[in-house]
Amino acid sequence: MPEAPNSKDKVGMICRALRRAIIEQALEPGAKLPEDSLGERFGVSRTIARYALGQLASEGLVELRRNRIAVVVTPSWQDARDIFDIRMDLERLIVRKIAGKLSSSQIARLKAHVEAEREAHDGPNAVSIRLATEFHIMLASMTNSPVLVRYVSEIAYRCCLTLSLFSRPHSSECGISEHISIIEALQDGDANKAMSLMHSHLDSVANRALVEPTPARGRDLLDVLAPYTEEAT
Amino acid sequence: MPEAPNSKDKVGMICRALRRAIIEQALEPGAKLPEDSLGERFGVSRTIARYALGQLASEGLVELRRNRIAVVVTPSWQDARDIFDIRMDLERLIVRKIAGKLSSSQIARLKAHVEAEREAHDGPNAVSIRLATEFHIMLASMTNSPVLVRYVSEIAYRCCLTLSLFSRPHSSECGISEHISIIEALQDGDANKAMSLMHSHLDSVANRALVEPTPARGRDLLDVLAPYTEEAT
DNA sequence: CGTGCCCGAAGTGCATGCAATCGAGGAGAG
DNA sequence: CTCTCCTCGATTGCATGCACTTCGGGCACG
Repeated sequence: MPEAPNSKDKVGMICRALRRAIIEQALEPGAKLPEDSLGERFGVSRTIARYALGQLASEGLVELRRNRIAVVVTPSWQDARDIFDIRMDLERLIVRKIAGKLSSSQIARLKAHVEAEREAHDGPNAVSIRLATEFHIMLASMTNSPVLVRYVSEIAYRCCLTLSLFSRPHSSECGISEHISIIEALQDGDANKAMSLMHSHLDSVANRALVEPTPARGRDLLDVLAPYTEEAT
Repeated sequence: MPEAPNSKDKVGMICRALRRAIIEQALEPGAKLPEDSLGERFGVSRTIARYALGQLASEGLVELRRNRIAVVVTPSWQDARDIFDIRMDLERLIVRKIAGKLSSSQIARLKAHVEAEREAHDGPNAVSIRLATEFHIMLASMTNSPVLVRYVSEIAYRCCLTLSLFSRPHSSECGISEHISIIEALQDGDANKAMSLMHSHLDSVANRALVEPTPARGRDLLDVLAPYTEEAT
């Protein structure tokens, strides 16, 4: 566990809070994160806020620019592709590792989580996204491999960022039923089925999200103008 | 690029230096890293040293204990297994991505690197290990996927730690010829061959390294005693 | 000779202060 | 009216200071 889990750790508190804000899209890509404001908001000094930002930066969630205000990262389309690629591999590895090895209480916890997802389905979209993400992290944590948990967490968070950037009408994309199928395959110990289910699950999420750079509505004014830019002759 | 590459970044300097010291086994697992000493050594204040340690901790290279001196992590045998598992997957992903897509200058750089490995083969073992590790990182960087680079770097560094812990007579394990075969397969665009070569390459490294916890000579007295610990009735 | 306690030294946790840097907005020239 | 330059507030970069915690050794005691 790279990051202190104990509750009296100020830095950990801030990181968790910010991660959650990002995952629920309360903080959109590009949002500014001044050290003072953060410190004030969380009742700590700038030193601590700064440190927390450093941690988040190392997770690829915020971007630190020298002498400039830190911002929530704005993943490029290429970044998004890469991240989904790796996610695919890692999550396949996860299901391969845990298929047929889950205790009944673990299965129960997974099912309870999916139930929570279903209940939240009509609620605010942000909550749905968070729960769907947490499902995958929960899966990862059942491998008992801290490294896997860390990487999948990071990647899942960054996928949320991507989602909030590229897939506007995030049409309740959670795929709750897919989560259920995966649980069942895992319970049956059918690793191959679980892997292919996970594969198609992620694939559908990715495809719904990554609909090509949607030339208009490009992030940056410069990007938008790029195609129109022709040198005067 | 999660960590500032520009040379005037104090934190980056410290991190790079420490990573290198770890990879070359100048800093063994368990080595203490007091903030003051680090600060003094690098000509910065404790604040910066502390920040750097935080970054290294997020990479899983050092362990931060509250109110205690930070130390270089001592991976457990289980950690080592997990890490090699993930490494296997990620490196297979890498060769799949770059097989047949390398420019001739990239191939040349790879070959030059292996040549350097061969030259260093008789030199200090630490250098061999570093070069072998850098070869894999170089491969990763050719995917142009910052995330992959980051993860493989982290994992490769941690493998070095593991090596220095479990494989005592690190018998010039570099496997230079295997690196060459991999390059050739990549050049030919034979993704499958490259993947299986990489697989067996890593497998042999892992097997040479992970020779089971060698029950005697257990790291910690507490670990040795653990199986004998039964609560009094 | 082994065991438990206590205290000084060492080290961390965190806030604050000051210098350096960035950038937004206004003044002035064209 | 527009463009450029310059200044000042906002913000970061970093060192230092102080309180608190832990460590390790000496001393009394069994």
